[in-house]
Amino acid sequence: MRRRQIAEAMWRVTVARSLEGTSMRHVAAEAGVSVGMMQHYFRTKDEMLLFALDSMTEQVSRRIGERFAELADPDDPKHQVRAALVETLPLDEERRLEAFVGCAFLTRAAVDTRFADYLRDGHRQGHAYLVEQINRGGRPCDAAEEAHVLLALVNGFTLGVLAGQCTAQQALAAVEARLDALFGP
Amino acid sequence: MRRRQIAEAMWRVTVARSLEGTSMRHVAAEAGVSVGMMQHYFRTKDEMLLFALDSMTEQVSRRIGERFAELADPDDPKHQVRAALVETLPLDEERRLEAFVGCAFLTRAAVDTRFADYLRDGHRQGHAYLVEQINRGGRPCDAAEEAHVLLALVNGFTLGVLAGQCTAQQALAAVEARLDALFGP
DNA sequence: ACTGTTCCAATACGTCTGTATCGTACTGAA
DNA sequence: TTCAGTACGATACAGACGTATTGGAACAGT
Repeated sequence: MRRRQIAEAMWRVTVARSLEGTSMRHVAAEAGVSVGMMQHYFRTKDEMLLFALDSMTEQVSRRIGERFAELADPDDPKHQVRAALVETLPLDEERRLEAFVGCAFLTRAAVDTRFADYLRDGHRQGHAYLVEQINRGGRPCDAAEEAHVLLALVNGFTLGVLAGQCTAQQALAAVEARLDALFGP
Repeated sequence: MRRRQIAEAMWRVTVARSLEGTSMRHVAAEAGVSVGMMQHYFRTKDEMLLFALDSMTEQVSRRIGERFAELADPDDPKHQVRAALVETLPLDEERRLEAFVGCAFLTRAAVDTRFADYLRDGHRQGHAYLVEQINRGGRPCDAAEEAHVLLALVNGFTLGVLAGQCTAQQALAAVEARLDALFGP
């Protein structure tokens, strides 16, 4: 699919030049296509950006589903949550790219309500899922608040790792420590 | 000071239009001055951006110092840390503006090493300060790791509040819960 | 009074942006 | 074979961008 090919080029350009440096011409050059072709598949730049974001969240959630299927006990809440959260941390080069693009869109969301709405939806779903799992297998606590803490922790550490302020291993250790506190060791 | 006046205009423009929308002409219009005058005080745009960032971090740390002076027990580590962290959360409109501008620069740092170096320095100082306070008044723990957790928590919740994913009160409650866990209630 | 410097406004220049437009292959149906 | 529609490439266009240039007040030093 051409749209997907363009979206992946957009990710790479965003990593190299950040969102503000991501122009139509740069994406087209990175994808090895003409600007005219991009206009054929995306009527406007925003349409392309939103597709690139959507395409990426889809890729991440598909991968999380794969991890779920690989679990020894697919119904264990702690291992499910662990698999889901770890899959979003920038632990290798591929996930680092995804995290970077995600952060770029997140800051964009602070200004542009269209992106904010999209990300808010995703956040809500993630939060609801975490609440469900915490209630199912966690120690007694305020599941809604703990879910927010988990998400903030993952986002904060992702940012920290990307900015070179701490290592991915530190992030992983902190998230796992929090999971131990929630679900038991 | 003219430079300060321009910097404050730059903050407002960044909040309204994000960093990519922050042009010389817009900042000049917001500050009520001519582009030529801005060029007189800042030879290039990057010079202006770096001054605006520096000026803002200075403002925040000055305000943190004021909070320290207002503490009943200025030497209590927990209340000091609490004051410092709370002062960076987007709890009111002024701090929301600062947090917003900080996030904008954070994405810039992903591409431009000058901004990355500046922010990394600030993070290192904040981390060192937290480690010191945790060691001084906290329960026995890995102070370095706990400091990273605190910073990630503040950053993650700041982002979440700005993107409309959770409320400032939730962020505050989570940070205070973490402080209770670290220092005792 | 002359001169140099600082402060600032106006404007011009070249580049980059998103997008509109035009032209041209190719495809499948009638 | 004709024709409509799709899938592009090439180019044009208007505007915004950062910055260089120019020129003129205001002021200081001599």
